[in-house]
Amino acid sequence: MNYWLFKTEPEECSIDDFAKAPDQAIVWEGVRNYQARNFLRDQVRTGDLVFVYHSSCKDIGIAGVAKVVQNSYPDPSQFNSSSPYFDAKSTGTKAPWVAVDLQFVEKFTRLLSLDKLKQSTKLEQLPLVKKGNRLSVMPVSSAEWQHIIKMSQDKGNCDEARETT
DNA sequence: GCCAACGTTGGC
DNA sequence: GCCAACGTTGGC
Repeated sequence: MNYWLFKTEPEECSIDDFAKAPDQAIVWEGVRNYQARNFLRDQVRTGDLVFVYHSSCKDIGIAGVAKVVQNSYPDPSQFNSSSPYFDAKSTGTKAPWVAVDLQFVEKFTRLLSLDKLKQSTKLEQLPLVKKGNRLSVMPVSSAEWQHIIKMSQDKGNCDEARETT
């Protein structure tokens, strides 16, 4: 089982959209970056857990958790000329983009902000917090996952100063 | 809205 | 295959 972080603009697909339909599989489509695509296609598997990260919005950060319920398959939006993700170069035999299906797991009681993630010395290797990073599907190590979960449950917000054990 | 950082494109 | 120009991402 692997851990991931997926970026989304909440106006498009937020943790609340998952929470509204907790029993439904939600199509995660529109990834149009090769590195992210390769992760989706080759490594993201049913049963993996995913942090849902809200970007390009007022409250930036990790909003909750989803799980993968369907391995990658051709992204239907690449064939849909009315979709913003339409790719005119995609044909039945040459369709570079893939989607996976996700399902709701939990919404954090409070969003874990990018600011807090950046403060944690334990997350320095996470591509998300690196300057200029644009990867929209990225692996999260088991240690990072546990730590982020812990931070999300810390009521008084995570005090990194007390982390020097 | 700005703009730095990045990925992609296309001429050569 | 190089690399300048361009378009996009995404925090601020």
